[in-house]
Amino acid sequence: MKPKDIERISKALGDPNRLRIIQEVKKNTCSTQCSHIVDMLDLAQPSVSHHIKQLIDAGLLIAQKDGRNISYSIDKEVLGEYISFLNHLKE
Amino acid sequence: MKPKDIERISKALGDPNRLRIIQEVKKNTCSTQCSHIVDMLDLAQPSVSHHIKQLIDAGLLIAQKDGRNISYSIDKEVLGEYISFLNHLKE
DNA sequence: AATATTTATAGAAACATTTAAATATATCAA
DNA sequence: TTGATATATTTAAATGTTTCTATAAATATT
Repeated sequence: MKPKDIERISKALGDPNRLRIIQEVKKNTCSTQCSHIVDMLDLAQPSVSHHIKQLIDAGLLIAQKDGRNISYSIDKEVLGEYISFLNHLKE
Repeated sequence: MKPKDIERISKALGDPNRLRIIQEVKKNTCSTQCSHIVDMLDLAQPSVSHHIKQLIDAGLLIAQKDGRNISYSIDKEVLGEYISFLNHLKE
């Protein structure tokens, strides 16, 4: 995992709305849809779409398309590599 | 650890210069000084001071004053709590 | 086919972050 | 005490992020 990846992931996690999104995705394993997140957050739909895109670009979320819906899940491998980097800093 | 703390730590880690700073502090355990970091990074001294402040405000770095020098070390407890939060997301 | 639903993109305004120059503060050394 | 060194603060410009409105694209429903 390159410094640029670490930076992108950290940045993705550095916003309260994106933190709520990723926590919601964790809660409803593999079944959280964009429309559900729009309801949850006090944000317009395009803003939510933009936040989700950043989480996906960082590699933290995986999107699975099903018709016109999209479900999201956490990429545990990417998250695990990020945690490894941090653990390395701690030793 | 509150959402705001997670956000602040993530933000602090979401910059290439601050990542280099924290990695340098990790390398030279407890002995990295500000002037050394100014030499290392291609940044003016006030910019480095500002970045270090953000790492300190996030709780990631501990500053220890010794005369006119300041040495930095990583707060492993804070880093550990941040890692715990991430591990919780992964399970 | 026409309409509704879900998500994405483009463009612009508001806001936040990064950076440097100038300056201040604190401490050391002569 | 004067001058040098290390770090911090202030201010302002440049840049980046967040958010919205408007609109587009893709898919479902009737």
